[in-house]
Amino acid sequence: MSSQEPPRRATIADVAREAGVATSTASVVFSGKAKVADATRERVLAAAADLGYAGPDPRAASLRLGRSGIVAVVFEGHLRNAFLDPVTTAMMDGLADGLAELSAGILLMRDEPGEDGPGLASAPVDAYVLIGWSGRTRESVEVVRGRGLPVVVIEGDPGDGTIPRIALDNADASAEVAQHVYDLGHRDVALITLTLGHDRERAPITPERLAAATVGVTVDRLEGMRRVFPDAPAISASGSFIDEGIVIGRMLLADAATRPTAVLAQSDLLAVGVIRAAQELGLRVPEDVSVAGFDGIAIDGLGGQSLTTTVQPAVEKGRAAGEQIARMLGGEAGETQNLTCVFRPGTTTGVPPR
Amino acid sequence: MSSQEPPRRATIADVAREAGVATSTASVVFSGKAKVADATRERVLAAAADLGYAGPDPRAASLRLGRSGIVAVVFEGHLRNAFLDPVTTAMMDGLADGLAELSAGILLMRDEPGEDGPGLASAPVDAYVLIGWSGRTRESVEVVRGRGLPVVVIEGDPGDGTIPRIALDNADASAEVAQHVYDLGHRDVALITLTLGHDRERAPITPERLAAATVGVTVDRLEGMRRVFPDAPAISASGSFIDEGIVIGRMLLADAATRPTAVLAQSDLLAVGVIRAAQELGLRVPEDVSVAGFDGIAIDGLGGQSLTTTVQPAVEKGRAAGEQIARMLGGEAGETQNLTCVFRPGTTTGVPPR
DNA sequence: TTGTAGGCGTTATCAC
DNA sequence: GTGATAACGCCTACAA
Repeated sequence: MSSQEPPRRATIADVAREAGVATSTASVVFSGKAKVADATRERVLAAAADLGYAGPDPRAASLRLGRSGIVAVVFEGHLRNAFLDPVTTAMMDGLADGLAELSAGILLMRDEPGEDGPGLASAPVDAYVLIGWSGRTRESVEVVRGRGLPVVVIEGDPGDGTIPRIALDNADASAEVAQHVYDLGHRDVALITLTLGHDRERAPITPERLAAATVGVTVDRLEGMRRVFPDAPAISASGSFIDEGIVIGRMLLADAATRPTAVLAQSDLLAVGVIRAAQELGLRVPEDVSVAGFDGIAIDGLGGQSLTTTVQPAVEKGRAAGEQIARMLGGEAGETQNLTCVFRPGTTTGVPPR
Repeated sequence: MSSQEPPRRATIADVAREAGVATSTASVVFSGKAKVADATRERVLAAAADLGYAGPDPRAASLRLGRSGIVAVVFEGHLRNAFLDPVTTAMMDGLADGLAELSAGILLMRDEPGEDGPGLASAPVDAYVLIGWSGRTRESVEVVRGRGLPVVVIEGDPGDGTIPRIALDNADASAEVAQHVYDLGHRDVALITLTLGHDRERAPITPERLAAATVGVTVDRLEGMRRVFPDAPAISASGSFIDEGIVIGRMLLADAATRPTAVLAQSDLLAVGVIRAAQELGLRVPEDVSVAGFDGIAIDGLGGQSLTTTVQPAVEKGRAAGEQIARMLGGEAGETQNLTCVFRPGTTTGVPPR
């Protein structure tokens, strides 16, 4: 008595037929968008159960409705960063919050320069949040704008001014940290920056490299630092990791003759690495060398010390983006938000050694 | 000369008409699935540019193709956990990896018991990964299975055995840690578990509560611990955080008369919290009290100590799930994977005080 | 290589 | 309260 396995899943039309009602009626039973007689509803539900119908196909619904309930969050490079960098995870946390009222899902996407695959434009999403620390974002912006969907850029360069963005006072905040160190008396300072561009090269920063830099955050923070220390040598890190800070810290601190009295890093992770390197070399912080960071993330492992840094509103950044997306999907215009960092003096900076 | 703003976006049919070709031709130009004369392609592209057509609408394409290129990752409770818990972030990292070959996007979703909103079933996805530490997952499984899409469960109870799952040897690994502590001579041991159920209650574990527990991981790890210490008192944490460990640590260690000689925690974060609490109370670890954890995540801030724990393959868990999804989308059957933890002795456990 | 036609599964509109 | 019908925008046999 066994028949062929049904070749396709039941559709709402099948359910309607089985229940002896119109498809529109069956549809309404599932969407609840109109009143249906109890008896009718029962029959439809029974038919659905019978046929193993699990409710409307979201793909069809999203075509019909023009909405998918999904917001894309676009990272450049590997998605690892989305989960491994504490500033980013905090931001995502805030974004999830800001998006909560939409009960929209968050689609993680990457925008890798090399690949041409399906790409950003092929995802059925209702809006885009571009997380961009690089000029790459500019290009993505064009791709995405063409779709006519809401876009918000977090710390990226949106090209023209028509796209709302969530920005940070990177330059000012960096200058404030630098000024603190200057005021302590330091004049011989080394700077460690985030990556300059997609190459992620660890190398001294030259005017040429700086001119070719594509990561706005890095450039802005460096600009702030150089307001106070115009001639300080700078080196770009290959990424924001403690280990990278250790490597660069060793380079900077190993030779007593060329050792700076203070190191300013563009991230807390790098700063912590430098402190580790100093400890390795038997140097005391801040007696022998002062170290300051940027971000204000919670870092354990400083042995009771607190890092001098500036605290960026990472969670707030995400929440603000989410809120703007929600506004734009509601038909209002999105607004650019300028968020500010708060300087937080710690115990890792002090007067320079005599 | 200004005309009304066009009421709707251009479609591929508009482009085809404008270019003077058939829609199928225009479609092929964008999909690249067939050869098109260069001249024709040019004309189509020009027409598209003219009309501001940014390529096929993914919503329509996914209906037509039956695929959206999206894999849903379902968490129970707040998405915060996806970003703030180190074990989970590592797992997500692995998942992104395992899914990379599909070049599928990852849709973060939550499955909150309370809410009935759009819900899991309303997302246009091709497959589901259920991250479940609770019995809640069981229910989600049913919802999702009805869709007839591939499903993989990570550390959850899949109900019947037909769903591939990624599992850990939680009981055995816990027993191994416990045995290590037993072998050191400890007999007076306190246990700290993860949450027992959705209530997230911090409270002593009674047989009744244990019987009602829904989080399989917690139950399994406790079972392993009790193989070695059948009568050890246990308390459930409200979550896996350092701060929670501190709170519970204070409770357990404050009174010298009732203080255990060792504390076994079901997560490293809880264990670190206990160590902090011990330090606060002026107790030395491991001289006055031994502490062990579970997970093997990298934790700074132990002041040079290394936590005795068991290392779970968090990244591998995610990667395995991604690979199974990829297989299933390829038409093959998914397979359950049993992963194992590796015991890692550290310096936070030692012989009990006399 | 290009054109035609049908349908993917749903929901909104509008009569009844 | 219920039913018929027309899109939503695209892709892909199939025919020319």
